[in-house]
Amino acid sequence: MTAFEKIYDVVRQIPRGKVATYGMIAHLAGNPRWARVVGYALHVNPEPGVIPCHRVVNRFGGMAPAFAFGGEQRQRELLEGEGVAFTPDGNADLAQCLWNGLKEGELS
DNA sequence: TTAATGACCTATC
DNA sequence: CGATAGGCCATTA
Repeated sequence: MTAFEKIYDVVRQIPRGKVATYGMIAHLAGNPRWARVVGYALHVNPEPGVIPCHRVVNRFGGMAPAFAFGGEQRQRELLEGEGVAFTPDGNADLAQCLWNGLKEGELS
């Protein structure tokens, strides 16, 4: 079991209409310092379509435009299609769509 | 096994 | 306030 597997598992649990930050995923994966490793894991993205890379963003709600899966514009469309709100800055609205770390229905 | 890379984050000048 | 440098951890060659 590599760290990637844990990261993929966490990213896969991100509910539709929500977004998670690298730091958060790293924390949920088990290590708060895996922020870079998370980016690397998504970079290889061994299971496209299963791992929602577009739901993973940095703390600003955006990501590297040149290394994005299909372009920053593409990501915005995907997130909007899932119901994610966006800010005038062109980033995901972390204030409303930031994943709290719990799955839909895991609420007490 | 050693060295190099990386979709990050934080602190400092 | 804006930009730069460094540090962290795991994976790959």
